[in-house]
Amino acid sequence: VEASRRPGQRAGITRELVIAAGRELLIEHGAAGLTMRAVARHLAVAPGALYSHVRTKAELIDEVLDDLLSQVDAPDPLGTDWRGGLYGLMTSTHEVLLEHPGLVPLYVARRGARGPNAQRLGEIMLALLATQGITGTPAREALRALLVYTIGSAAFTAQTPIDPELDDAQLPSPAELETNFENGLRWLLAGIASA
Amino acid sequence: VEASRRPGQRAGITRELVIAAGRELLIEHGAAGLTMRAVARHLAVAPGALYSHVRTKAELIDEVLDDLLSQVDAPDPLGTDWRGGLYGLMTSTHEVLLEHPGLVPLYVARRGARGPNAQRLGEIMLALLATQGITGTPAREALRALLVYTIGSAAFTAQTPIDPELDDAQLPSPAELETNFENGLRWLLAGIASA
DNA sequence: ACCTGAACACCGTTCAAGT
DNA sequence: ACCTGAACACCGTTCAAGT
Repeated sequence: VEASRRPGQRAGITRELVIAAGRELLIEHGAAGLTMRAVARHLAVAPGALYSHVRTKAELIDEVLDDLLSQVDAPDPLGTDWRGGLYGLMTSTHEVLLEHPGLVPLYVARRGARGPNAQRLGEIMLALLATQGITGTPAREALRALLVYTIGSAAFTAQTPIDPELDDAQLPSPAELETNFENGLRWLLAGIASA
Repeated sequence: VEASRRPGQRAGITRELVIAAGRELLIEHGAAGLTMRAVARHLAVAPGALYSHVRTKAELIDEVLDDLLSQVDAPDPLGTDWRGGLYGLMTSTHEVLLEHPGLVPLYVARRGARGPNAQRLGEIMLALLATQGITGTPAREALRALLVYTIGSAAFTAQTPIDPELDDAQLPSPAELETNFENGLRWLLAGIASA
C-alpha cells in the first residue's frame, strides 16, 4: 500500500476497482470510513488519481448504494399476490439495509438510490400495485410512502451506537424493532389497499 | 469578526451563545455549514474556545435539534380526540422540519432528538394513545412508527437540491409531497386504531 | 475557568507536469 | 488518457501557556 510510481507511470486503476474499494471501506468502517483519500490509500494511488475514474465523491457513493440493492430479493410481480409481494420486497430491502448499517444514513442523505437496481425494484413495485388496479398518482404515492417508511425505519433501527454515553440498556431489541417495522408496514399496506 | 485578544483575556462566550450561533449557521447554510470553526468565526473566538462550553460537535447538534422542536404545535391530550391530536402533532412536526430542510438529515443521523422538547412531545403522544387504551409495548411501537415515518418523510420531501445534474423537472411538487405525507399518516393511524 | 496559539491528523478537489 | 506531487482551502479536537 505504497505509492512507488513516478509521474507518468500508470497504476492500472479502473472505475470498477474504485467502486469496489469504496464498498469495502463503507461496509467495514461505515460512512465515516468512506473518504476519497482512504480509497486512494487502499488502491495505493495518489488521491487525485481517483478523479480520472469518478467525477465526485457523491458519484462514488451513489454507485455503491445502488450496487447493494442487487442483493434485494425481488418477487415476480405475476407470481404472488400484490400485498405479499410488496411485503416481501420491503422486508427484504429492510434486511439488506440492516446488514449494512453504515450505509443507511447515506441512503437517507442521498434520498435513496437512483441507479439501475433501484429503478428495477421501483418498476416491480409499480407492477405489483398495478395488478390491484393502482396506477398513476396513487401508485407513485403508495411507492413513496413505502420507501420512506422502509428506509426511515432502517435508519432508526440500525444499531450502530450513536454515542457511548447513551444508555442503550432500555433500547428495544433487534427482534422487537423488526416486528415493529413489520407492523407499520402492514398498516401502510392495509391503508393502500383501502385507498 | 476578528480575534483581537491575547491569551488570558476572556471573550465573554457562553454555552447559550455557542448554541445560538450553531442554530443560525445551520438554518442559514445547512448541515454542511455547521462546523465548529465556523461557529468560532461567528463568535470571533479561536476554535478551541468552544470546547470550554460544549463537549463535542455532536452535543452542539443535539442541542440545536431539540431547540427547534419547541416550535411544534402540540395539542392538549385531553382537548382533542386521540387521532386528530396525533394527526395534528405529526403534521406540525413535519411542517417545522420542512421549514428547516438543512437540519433534517441531522435528525436522521442522530435518530431524532433526545432533549426536553423531544421528551415532552413523546409524552403527549403516549398520553393521546392512552386515551384509546393503547399503552405499553403497542404504544411504543405506534410512537416509533409515527416518528420514523414523519422524520423519514421530511428527509425525502426536503427540496434541497442534492445534485444540480438531477432533473428535478419530474419531481413531485411540494403540495403533492405534502398530501402524500398526509395520506401515509392516515394509513398509519388507521392501522394503529385497528391494532 | 476561560481563552489563545499552535499543533495534530485529517478532509475533497484541482492542476501543472510527466509519460 | 492516466497518474504524481503539490497545493488550496478546509475539517474536529487537544493542549500548553497565559490571565
